Amino acid sequence: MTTPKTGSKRNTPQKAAVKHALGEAKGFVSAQQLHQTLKNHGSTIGLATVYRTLADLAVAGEADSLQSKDSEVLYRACTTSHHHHLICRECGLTLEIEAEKLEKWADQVAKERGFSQPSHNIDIFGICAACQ
Amino acid sequence: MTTPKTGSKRNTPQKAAVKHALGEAKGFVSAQQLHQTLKNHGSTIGLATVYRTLADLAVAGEADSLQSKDSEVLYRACTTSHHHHLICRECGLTLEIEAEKLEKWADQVAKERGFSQPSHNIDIFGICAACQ
DNA sequence: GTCTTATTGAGAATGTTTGTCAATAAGCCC
DNA sequence: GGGCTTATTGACAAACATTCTCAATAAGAC
Ligand SMILES: [Zn+2]
Ligand SMILES: [Zn+2]
Ligand SMILES: [Zn+2]
Ligand SMILES: [Zn+2]
Repeated sequence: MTTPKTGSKRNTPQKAAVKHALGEAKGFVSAQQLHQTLKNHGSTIGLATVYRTLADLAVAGEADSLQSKDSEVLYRACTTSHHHHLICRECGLTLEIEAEKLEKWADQVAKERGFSQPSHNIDIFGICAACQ
Repeated sequence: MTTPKTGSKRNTPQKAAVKHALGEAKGFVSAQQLHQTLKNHGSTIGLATVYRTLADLAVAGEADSLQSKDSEVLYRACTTSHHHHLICRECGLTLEIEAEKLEKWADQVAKERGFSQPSHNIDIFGICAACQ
């Protein structure tokens, strides 16, 4: 039996471009927005590729994803592992929040009620100082 | 100046049907699901009407809404005012969670960072005892 | 360079949600 | 009860984000 060669990932300029553009963005951005930005910078990247790359980044833990009010998925480059966000409803400015107590509380609540494999969605919104 | 007659709401069998069907549902359901259920019970209600009624209920605070993973909005009948949910990823079973400390913590975090008009999204997911 | 095959991009297809608009019927006054 | 006003309805058509399809391309290995 030979070692299967399937499942390998390839490095392409498109993926690098998406990664870079996501890093430049200030807050959460949608795939459509990122695609526009890339095209404005001269890239000919396809929309589907942006979607695919962002989804991959989210799975790999290199990006955080979030559902906006108008039914679109927003992405943001993230370095640290597990954390939450404080997001400005006006300008999209995003601050990372860490709360060890909160994590424990959420898992605790799930266990108390007999739920296994706990996970949670926690986001805080508001209007940032600059946007008041 | 006469009392304006605009803006009044009318009670229709369709609204009552949606309200009732939402009350019967065990956990969170989508507008499409609810529409199917209603049709299965013999109703000829239109899909748009289900969407409109659910949106109204959510605004009026009579229903809680939530974004599912597959980009659809889920609704649930709710009685008490502000609370959060513990939701089974398998069967949709939903328990209501109250945590006064949590509310204060979220608002506190926002204020500390200079954010006004704080709000938050907090949901806990897991696999319920029956679904293990 | 050659070969294999993951990846790309253009467009079609999907699925949810919203808009349009003529027809209907709630609430109200008589 | 019989009419009037207009909010509401339902069938259908957009609008919208996202996924799928597939021939063409190019990354990585030898
Ligand atoms: Zn701001
Ligand atoms: Zn957490
Ligand atoms: Zn369950
Ligand atoms: Zn709360």
